[in-house]
Amino acid sequence: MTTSNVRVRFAPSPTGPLHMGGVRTALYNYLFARAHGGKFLLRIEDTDQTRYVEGAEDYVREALTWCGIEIDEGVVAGGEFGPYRQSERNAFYREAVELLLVSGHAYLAFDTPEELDALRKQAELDKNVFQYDASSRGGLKNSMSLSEEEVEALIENETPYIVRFKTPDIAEDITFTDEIRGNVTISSAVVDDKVLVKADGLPTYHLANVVDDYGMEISHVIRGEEWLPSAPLHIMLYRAFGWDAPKFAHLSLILKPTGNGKLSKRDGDAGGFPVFPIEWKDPKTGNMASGYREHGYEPEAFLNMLLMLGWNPGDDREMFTLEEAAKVFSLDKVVKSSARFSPDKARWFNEQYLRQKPMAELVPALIEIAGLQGITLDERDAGVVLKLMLERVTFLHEILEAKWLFGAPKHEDFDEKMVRKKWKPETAGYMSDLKTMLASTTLFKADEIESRFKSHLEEKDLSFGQVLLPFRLALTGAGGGPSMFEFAEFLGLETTLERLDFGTSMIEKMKEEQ
RNA sequence: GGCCCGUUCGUCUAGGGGUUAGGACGCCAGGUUUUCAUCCUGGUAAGGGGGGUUGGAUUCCCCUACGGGCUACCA
Repeated sequence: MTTSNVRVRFAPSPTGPLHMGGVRTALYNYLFARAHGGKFLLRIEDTDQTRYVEGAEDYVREALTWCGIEIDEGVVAGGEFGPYRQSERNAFYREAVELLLVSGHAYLAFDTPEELDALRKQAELDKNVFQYDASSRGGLKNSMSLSEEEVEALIENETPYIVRFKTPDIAEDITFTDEIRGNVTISSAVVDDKVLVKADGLPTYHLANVVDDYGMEISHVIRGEEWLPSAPLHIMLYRAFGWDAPKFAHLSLILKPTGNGKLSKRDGDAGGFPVFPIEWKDPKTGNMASGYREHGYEPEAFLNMLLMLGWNPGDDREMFTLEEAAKVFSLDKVVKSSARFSPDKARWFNEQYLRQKPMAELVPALIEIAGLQGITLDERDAGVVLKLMLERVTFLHEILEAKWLFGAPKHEDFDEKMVRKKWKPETAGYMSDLKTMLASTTLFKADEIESRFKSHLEEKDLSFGQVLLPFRLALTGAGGGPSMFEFAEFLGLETTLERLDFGTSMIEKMKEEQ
């Protein structure tokens, strides 16, 4: 399928930052569109003005951009089916709801929220459930129960009213084929007379969603599982309008790494991992919520991790670029059950991507983040540091935590335990001999240092452990790290000797204190 | 409570009526390495329970348990 009429949409509500589950939904939509040569649209569902959050729409776009998910059509991108912000589409909804009113598929309701609330509470007390539907609407204040004159009078008095969908009086089974789950059947009896238009004149999700998906010629609705129970309502709406319904695919949710429930916006920072793609600052409270970008994740790694959380290619591959995934993505390989998010796996993906990145990208990236911490690196040094450190870190910024790379270790930087275990009374003497040997090295290159070091040990009849580890300790303060010969070359002869002196005396002092 | 969806190693998953139930993460062990990592090799570990259907079920059906979702003039 190269040219097709596949059109899918990601339709977030600008009520706050998008969390990783939302990004996954966007990703699957995007991949599905790409796999079928279709279009991926971004629609903003901002029909609830009370929940509108400043900056949320920009956040969504920035997050998608960071991930590399490109929007073919929608807000900002534009397109012939606009506008793509529901708050700007009210004329469409008014027109649509008129159709339903005329055909008797919808009616006006005058009950106040308080009245309905009271009914719900009472029903609960009676161990019942109140549902606004065929069984109850006759006894409530609406255009189905009231006479035409009464209704007109209420409207005349500017009594607030809403529009409700009229579910069938006689229950019928609504069956549809979910592209992921197969046939799903739900009785119309369990869907209530949903509100289509609120008292403020704006549509609810259900109406806007159906009208827009139809109007924007959406072919496949790929959305979260939380919409599965209202899918029959949507089907009934399409029928009431006389429109062909799109195909549906409901994605399972992402669960918390531990414990129960779906991953929520609050799980992140408490659990030590982000739930948001990029950092979010709440405009009201000023609270910050961390993002994968700021944690140092490569966008490719973050996205690959999300991709594999609920989809697989049918074989053992698990590393995919967006382009590769777009070639093989299909809904029938989407897993039905919910997946628990694993921070460990996310880290692993980052390591994989970091290690396969070209130096041409890593060098400037390291120089930039080093600069933010006041560390000046030139290209040569950045390259060497990367070579030394890349396979020892999960995130690029972790390289900067090895402060000994950029300056002599301070007192508090020394690994006390290592010093206690590996620095013997005779060690300072070995270091002094080592210094003499190093000072006489004509070509201060790793290979040269290494071979001279080895013959030096032979000469003195010493082991690697007796000399090399203390050497590392003196220069870095740490018990582990990259090749000391390469590191020494990186420092240069002069700095190496300085650090050796400095470290030796520092450690000797520490030993006295112990 | 009602309705809907789901259930394979600790986690993500493959497969699918006959398999030593495969891979990945994690963890453990060994090897490589001056150390720490990387890398390599190996190991650990799984179809909730009960009924059917079948010559044979992890795979198909039912029940149950458990998990998740929905049940607003929110999306």
